[in-house]
Amino acid sequence: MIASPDRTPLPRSFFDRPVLDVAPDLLGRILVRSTPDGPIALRLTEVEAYDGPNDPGSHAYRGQTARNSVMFGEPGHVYVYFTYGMWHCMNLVCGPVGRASAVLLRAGEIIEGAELARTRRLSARNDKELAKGPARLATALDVGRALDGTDACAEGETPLRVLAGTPVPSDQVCNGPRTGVAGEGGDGDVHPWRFWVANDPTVSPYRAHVPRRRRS
DNA sequence: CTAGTGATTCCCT
DNA sequence: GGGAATCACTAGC
Repeated sequence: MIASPDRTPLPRSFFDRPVLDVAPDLLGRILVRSTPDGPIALRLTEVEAYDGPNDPGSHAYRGQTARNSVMFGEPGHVYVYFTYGMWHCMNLVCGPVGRASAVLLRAGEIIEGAELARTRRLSARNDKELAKGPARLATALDVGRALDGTDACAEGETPLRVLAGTPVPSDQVCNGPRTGVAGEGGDGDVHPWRFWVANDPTVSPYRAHVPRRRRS
């Protein structure tokens, strides 16, 4: 039989660890988004690690700016960025303070509040696609820049929280090159810092980085 | 199935 | 100025 998921909130100490320890440990955990219309709960199935100023793929690589300042703060807070002129993506900041490491939440399975997620993801052909991809995940959960800096480990009311859920055994955790990051997936010299649940239908397809040509 | 491209805005150089 | 941690849609095999 399957044990029911643990609804205990993850403490800040969970996030106050090296990002490469936290990222795979987040798979199977439950992200709860409290909206005025009700909660939306998502079981995490795919994440990516970004290791602060030492990582050319990280937004923190060139130091602290107005946009990325949350990454330099306390672990357990949410970093939300706006990208490609249209989309938002969300991360969870990891420890220690000042390292500016974070985990990008790339995909998950909606396990509660799917009817709310569907109203924001009208192009999804089925429920597996509701949060299949980082911008889709943020859209389904109604996460935008307004939630940048939210403390997911706060006491009491908070729009975002992470519950213990059911951790995925390490033999079911896959890893590989990160998606859409320049320099990754080419030949050998990569950061295999994308983690996902083996054979899970909500995991997004891998796409190598594509350099875009200039418009006329 | 894969490959190519337009959308659209913010941030940093 | 120009790229960006993406998505949706199209064409073609």
